[in-house]
Amino acid sequence: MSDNFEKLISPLEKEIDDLLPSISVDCVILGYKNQQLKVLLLQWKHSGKWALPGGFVRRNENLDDAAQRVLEQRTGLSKIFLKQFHTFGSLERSTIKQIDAGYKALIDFHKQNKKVYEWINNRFISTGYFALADIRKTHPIPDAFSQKCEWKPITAMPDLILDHNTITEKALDYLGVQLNYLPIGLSLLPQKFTMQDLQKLYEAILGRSLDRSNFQRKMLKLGMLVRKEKLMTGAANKAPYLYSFNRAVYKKLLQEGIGFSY
Amino acid sequence: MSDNFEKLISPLEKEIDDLLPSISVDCVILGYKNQQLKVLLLQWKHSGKWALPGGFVRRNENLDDAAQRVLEQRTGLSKIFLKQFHTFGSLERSTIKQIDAGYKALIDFHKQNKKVYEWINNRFISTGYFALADIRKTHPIPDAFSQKCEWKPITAMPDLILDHNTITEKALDYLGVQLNYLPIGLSLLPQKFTMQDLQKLYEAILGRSLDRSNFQRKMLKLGMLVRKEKLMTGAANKAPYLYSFNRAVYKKLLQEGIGFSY
DNA sequence: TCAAAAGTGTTTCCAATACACCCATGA
DNA sequence: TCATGGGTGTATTGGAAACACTTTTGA
Repeated sequence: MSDNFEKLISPLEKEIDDLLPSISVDCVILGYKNQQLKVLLLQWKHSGKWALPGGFVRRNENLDDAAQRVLEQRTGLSKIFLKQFHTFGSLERSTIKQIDAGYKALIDFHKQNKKVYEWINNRFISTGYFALADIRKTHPIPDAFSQKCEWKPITAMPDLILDHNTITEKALDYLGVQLNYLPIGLSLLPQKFTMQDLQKLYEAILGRSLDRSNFQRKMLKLGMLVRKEKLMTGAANKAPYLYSFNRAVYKKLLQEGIGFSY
Repeated sequence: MSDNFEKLISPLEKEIDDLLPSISVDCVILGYKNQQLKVLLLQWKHSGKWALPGGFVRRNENLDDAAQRVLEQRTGLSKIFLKQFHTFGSLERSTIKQIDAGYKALIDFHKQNKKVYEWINNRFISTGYFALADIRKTHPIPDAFSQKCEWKPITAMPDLILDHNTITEKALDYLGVQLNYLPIGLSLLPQKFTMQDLQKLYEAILGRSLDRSNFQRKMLKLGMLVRKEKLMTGAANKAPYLYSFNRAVYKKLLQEGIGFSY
């Protein structure tokens, strides 16, 4: 265990002077697989508690770029939809550190190293970023603090450190409200997909079922779907069409907000 | 002039140790009068440049409370709609300080006092807050840095320091997008108002004219307006009804978003 | 009496919804 | 052939938009 910590301390200790104090970023990275929305989470060393991927902001780095860096380092992907959604600045964020089992273990361990100890024990204001990623393309990589990096379904979220559950909830609220302004399908589905795939995705987000016939008509009417050749299904039913997105049209629609009622 | 600066420096110098480094808040406070949307601005001493009301965050203060404090100190009002809308964290925010005429004058003046000089010359990440205030009730008060505090129409915004013009634009975008979730009428109009007042307000925000008949019907259908006795107008036309809001219904509608298309 | 604005009513059109019908496929 | 899901069509409903008509008021 202890050599894990050696690796853990050193990079942070070297970096601290190059970081902005009091500010951090946390990313809620959403994916979709097996008809489930999922969030990319990290499991911290020793305490075993889960956390959102996050990081600090370098003195010579844009806030947005810090989030982008965290995102790339965890997913291995660079061209991903990423947007700031809320900044969390309550005092409780730091006071809870003393009683949060996951965070406390981290703090206690660092008591030896005054510099790092004071740094992580500090009050941080964190800007939350919202990201959409195609799970199939990602290669989840743990950071120096964690032993695992995994996709967890939002219907079965573990207890997260600090206020990370709150941050996640706020991100999901954001998803619901901003539905018509986010590249949901384009970001979460593979290149080719069926109309049912798309509908199931929206149903997962909205938490309710939609009328198949009307969904199809309205989606097609938007003009952002390109119908491909048929799919060989292997299932005991009519083979559905495959679709892909016309990116130009999709992006244009998002500008004004897709006029879609669900 | 110089005694102005004495007053200016001293409060900040004392406060610095009690403030979070690198973080500030800026408030875009909107009001409505004479059929115009207005923003509350401060005119800085010596340089004469205009700026958004802003401030720093105390070590023992919630981020939201810091914004609330700024808002109260400038307007004299406490119960005002206030909401965070975006956090500005680009590097240019600080690099521009050296060439921004308004900010440079401030920096230059403080060269004597190392502590304050380093503080204001630092890189800050600023969280923008959006507020709605009834102009008639406010008592604009300049802060220690400024000589004036005035309402300026958004159609004739002066050049603001740093990225404050950008922040204002983003706030107005936010207003447009969040229209159905913001207590526009309740916050910006006096207790009693005519249907035309309400319509003109929405027209000012949307930047286009609306059909009188349809506006009235849709607004009344929402059930959040209470019709009062007639108004003595003094104009050469039929006297219009006066309305006020049913706050309970209004608040409830805002929860789900007023289902209103304009 | 007249212009201006207020209040109310009417018509048209389109989108949302619910649901019916037939088609294709593999077990 | 039958269950399953896919593709398409239709009737109903309600709201948005455009606009017509009448009413009230002070000049």
